[in-house]
Amino acid sequence: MARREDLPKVYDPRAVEAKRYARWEELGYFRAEPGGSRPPFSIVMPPPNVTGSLHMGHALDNVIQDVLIRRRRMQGYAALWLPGTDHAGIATQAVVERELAREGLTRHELGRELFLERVWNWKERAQARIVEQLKRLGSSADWSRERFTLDEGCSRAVTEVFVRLYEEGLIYRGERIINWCPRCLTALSDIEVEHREVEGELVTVAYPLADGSGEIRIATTRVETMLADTGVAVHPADPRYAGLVGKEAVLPLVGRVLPILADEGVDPEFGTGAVKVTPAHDPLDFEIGQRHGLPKVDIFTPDARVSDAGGAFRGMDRYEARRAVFRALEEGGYLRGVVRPYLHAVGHCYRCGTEVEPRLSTQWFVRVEPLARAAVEAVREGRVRFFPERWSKVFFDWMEGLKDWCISRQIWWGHRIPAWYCEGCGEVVVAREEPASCPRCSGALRQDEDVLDTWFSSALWPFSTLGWPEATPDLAFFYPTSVLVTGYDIITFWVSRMIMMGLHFVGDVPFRHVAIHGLVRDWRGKKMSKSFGNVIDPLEMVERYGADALRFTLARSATPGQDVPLAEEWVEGSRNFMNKIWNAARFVLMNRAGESSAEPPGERGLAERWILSRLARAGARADEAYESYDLAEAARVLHHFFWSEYCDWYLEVAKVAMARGDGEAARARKTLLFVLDQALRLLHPLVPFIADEIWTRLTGGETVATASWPTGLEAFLDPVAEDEFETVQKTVVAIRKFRQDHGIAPTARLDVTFRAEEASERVLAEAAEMVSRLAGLARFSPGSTEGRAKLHVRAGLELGVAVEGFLDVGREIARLRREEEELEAEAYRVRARLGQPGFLAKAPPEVVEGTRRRLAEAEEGLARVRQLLAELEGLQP
RNA sequence: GGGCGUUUAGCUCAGCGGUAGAGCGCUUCCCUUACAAGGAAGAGGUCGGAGGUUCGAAUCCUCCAGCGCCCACCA
Repeated sequence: MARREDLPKVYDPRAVEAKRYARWEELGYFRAEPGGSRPPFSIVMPPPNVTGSLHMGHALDNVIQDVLIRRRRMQGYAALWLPGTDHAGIATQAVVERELAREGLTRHELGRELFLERVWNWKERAQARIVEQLKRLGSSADWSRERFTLDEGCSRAVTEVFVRLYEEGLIYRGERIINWCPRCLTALSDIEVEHREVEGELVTVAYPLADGSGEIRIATTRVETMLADTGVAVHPADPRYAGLVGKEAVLPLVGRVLPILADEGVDPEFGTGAVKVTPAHDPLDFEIGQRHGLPKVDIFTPDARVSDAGGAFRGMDRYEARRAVFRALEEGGYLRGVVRPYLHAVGHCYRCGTEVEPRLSTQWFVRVEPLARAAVEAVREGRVRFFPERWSKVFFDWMEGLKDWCISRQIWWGHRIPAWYCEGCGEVVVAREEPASCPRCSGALRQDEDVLDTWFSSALWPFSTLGWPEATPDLAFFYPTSVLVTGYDIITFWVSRMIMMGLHFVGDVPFRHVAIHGLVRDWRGKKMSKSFGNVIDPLEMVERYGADALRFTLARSATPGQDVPLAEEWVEGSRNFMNKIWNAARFVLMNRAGESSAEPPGERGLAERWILSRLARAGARADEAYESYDLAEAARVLHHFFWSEYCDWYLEVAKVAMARGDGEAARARKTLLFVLDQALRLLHPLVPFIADEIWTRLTGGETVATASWPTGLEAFLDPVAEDEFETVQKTVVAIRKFRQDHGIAPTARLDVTFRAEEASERVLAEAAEMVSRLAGLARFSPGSTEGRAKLHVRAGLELGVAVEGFLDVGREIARLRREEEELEAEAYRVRARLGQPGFLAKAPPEVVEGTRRRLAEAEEGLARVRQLLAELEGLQP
């Protein structure tokens, strides 16, 4: 008996999503345990920053991961998706400082302890919000394992790594030129600096020679730093200056005597070929200074104002000082030639956009070169594979010329550097636990005030979250993780460093695959940003259209490695697809007569064989796409299968069978149920909520989330059925088109005969009822087409429509003319190909054969169409 | 200054060596008992340009152009 399914006509995600997610969590489907017979599959979530809430980029990243993990879970893997969040040092601190500023406070007024309390407070709120948002998206992460980069375990891993690297000589403290942000008041690593083109001026300045014999001209874009010059350099092979090397120049405005020296680092082609050397304010000058033992004079304060060392210019910021020094040089008569406008790249802080100041400073560094070698080798050997492969090039390029990594930051929010300084003897102690006193002199110790670069802890994420440095069962089972899913924008920041650290400390790569995705953009390819006003908020989309609709939209656009354009109307389109799935399911469930969806009927008609074969193809293609991280392709394949094949054709055909109420009805129902069941499984990773809602109603099972992934579908492949059904489709479409062309009412039941060669005739005779119903016919039977409007469907198949009064001869002629033109073009193309010299000899036989068949079809069709035209034209007055 | 990506239907994108595809938009018809968030039938591309390889190129190679991105201590 038919079970009455009372489903609303319109799918309502709100009524489904929260309920389903709660149930998944309650039943613990997302928990993964190490050991056992299930093979491991693991993904460690790139931790969102606790600066605020989730944006569309996070949604994309997490949807991709969720799709991958859900499929593996269904395939029987012990599938672990380990979630967490990142403390995001500078960024989070900046957010909280901004909040303080609104209260008229600074972090210094609050003090370190109170300030950190506030940041922790902020973190709790942001983290809760982020987790909530991830859940709304349907993320099937194992929340029992949720981690935070500053939690106890991760912090322990950070300390351990720091201490070990220090002991191995791979971490050191030293005075170097670093990138300094005068606004954030901290050092930055090289990759935290963004280069932007800036309009500057190239100024030529004359430095008088000390012996009064003339002058040497230098070119610079930063005249203000001349206050800190301690030398002048030229290229050793530059003949213009050969006589000056070894002499001395006098620094204008300051009066300091500067040695003129030769150094390979100077480019004789640039400017005048002579440069001022400012070791404290320029990285190249620093190196030249080192090589020649020049003193270093620092003329800036941390916020980039001229310090006391800058004499008359003290107190000015760098830009004021630039103008002032320029004027002073001008007044002193030191300028030569013209001041040239000059476009050049200047470093900016990637967090706040302030121009970075190269600054002499004592910081902690990681010597990355030895670590990098192993990482490059691992990728080269394929132990880590990038998808798409070309992104490995970005990795290699960056790893090549790596300089040491500055890891200390002059902020408070982060992992405090585990180094202590003796106030008595100056000893530096690096230790896992705070030492009671100086091991050398027993003096009092003071801990380093600085914290570590956020990316330092991020680099350890794949193993710190699994319990390292303990040898935990999680680490043994789930490491290396299976795949890292992330955007191409952090390959250098993060991916490469994880590989280095994983190899060094765990002895194996952190992940076998890196699935790279692009950045989410708006519909015209523009970056989403608040100032553009083109931001689409994921939560808003979820509320308006449902999580599945958003997920499907993102997946469908996410071609591997390419940017992902997004527009609200596309989410709407996906919502429509969800509604389609819902209503198809509603139909299937309403018509069910107690059958199970577990298997297809043993006895199958043409349509059954066709849809099962199409299912098998869709399954295979989706699988292949999923395996190569091409979610866009998987989504497209499944969308097409479900909508254009299952709904548009099979469902309509099944109605015909069900109307008969005999054995055909039962096998149609069984097929509908089975294919729906399989399709829902294939779709579940992409659209988990609706798939689960329907699947549980369909099967009575607990959840599709842990149901088995479809396998063995290839047994249903049936090329003969596909070909025969195509004949049916073409026939139906030809009649519908005829009806449309002649404006025949949809309600008019036509009488159609067909004449076909044997194979097609058999197929159509069997499918007569199907065709009648789909094309709205009163009768569809084999027989003569004489005296009827003749439709050419394909070679050897012609239909005759009884037209009675309503055939418009003029229109029919026009229709046939179009057909004639198309066939002519086709015949021409194919004949041209066959006539190409060498084609017959060199093309593969099956291609030649196919081409000949096409020509035969086209010619036959053309002959027939022309004949019909002649007949009709005879009818015209 | 290097490098990468991209250029295919009005829009956003697939296809990457053998008959040009999808979604959205557009046109016409239809509220047919799963769905009007729908159904049916259509219109619409010399696949950025120029060479080359090949029997055959949107697809491979070279060059050029436009757009976008990444890297870079020529001050």
